[in-house]
Amino acid sequence: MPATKQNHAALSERLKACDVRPTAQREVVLKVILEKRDHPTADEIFARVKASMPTISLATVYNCLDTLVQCGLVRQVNLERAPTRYCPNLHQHAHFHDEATGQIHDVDLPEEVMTRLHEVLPAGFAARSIDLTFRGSAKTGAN
Amino acid sequence: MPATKQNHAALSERLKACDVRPTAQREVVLKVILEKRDHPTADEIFARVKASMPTISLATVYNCLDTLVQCGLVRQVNLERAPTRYCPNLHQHAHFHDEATGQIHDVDLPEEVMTRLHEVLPAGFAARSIDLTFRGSAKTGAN
DNA sequence: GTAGGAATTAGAATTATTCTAAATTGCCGC
DNA sequence: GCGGCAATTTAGAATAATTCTAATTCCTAC
Repeated sequence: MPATKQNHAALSERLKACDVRPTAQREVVLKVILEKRDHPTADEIFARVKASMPTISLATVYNCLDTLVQCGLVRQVNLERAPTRYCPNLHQHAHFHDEATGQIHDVDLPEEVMTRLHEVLPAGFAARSIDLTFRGSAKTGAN
Repeated sequence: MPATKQNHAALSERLKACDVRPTAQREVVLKVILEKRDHPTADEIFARVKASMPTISLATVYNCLDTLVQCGLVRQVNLERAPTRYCPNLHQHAHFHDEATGQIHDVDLPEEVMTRLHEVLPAGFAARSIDLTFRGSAKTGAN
């Protein structure tokens, strides 16, 4: 995986590029999300962030996540009504929810499929975004 | 719309066919969902049901909805983390969420598209179900 | 009709998230 | 480098959809 560099300077730059103040909290939250891309919930992110910043509050984690989502550095992933998860994969992609393990996998979406999906809409409907989630089971070791 | 008959006998039959006891509450909840197919939330269903059965409790509405979902007479529709909505359209279909009005429209999915979607999955992944939601705006009067 | 398990009920409990108001911090121009 | 001030953080309270609990009521098989 060609992971983006996650040092202080790089994180700070990414935040500034989005016109948000590069606070220590935002940097750590973003770092944690980039480091372990297992679609964590806010609570999980809170726990991971506390390792390096024990004084951070849950409200701040929520605030930071909102900011990161607003400026497009992170995507929200909602499955059913389970707690919202966060995903640093900004490419167009779908999600596969493994019902056996609870794991979520990213699934690449070819442009041609996206095009075909938009064509499914009746006249008068214009989609700005498409959410696609598969539910099933994966062979262990897949992906 | 070739609406299914919604009298007591018909509703009762549908419930019995699913091996669930045809209680008055279940019949009314199902009737309300079949009558106005605007993807109501549990609260909205509760309000509508109270018109003909003022003594029903919200917990019962939730219980009935769970039962109807279990036996496949009704589908749950979750958009983001908004309150769950309920849909009596059992055919394979996607949803279009009109961000301007909040309305949800059913969108038919050709078999060929479903097939293509399944092919998008990498080896080792098998989807049991697919959730597809469009988000955008519809010309007024569309659908 | 009656027994017994299933369904209903009101209200309390849960849980993810948002709100509030006060304290702190980053950043601009000097 | 420093003061001012808006943006951010914080702890805890508040919210809202849903689930749980335990008691009552209701179907259905006998």
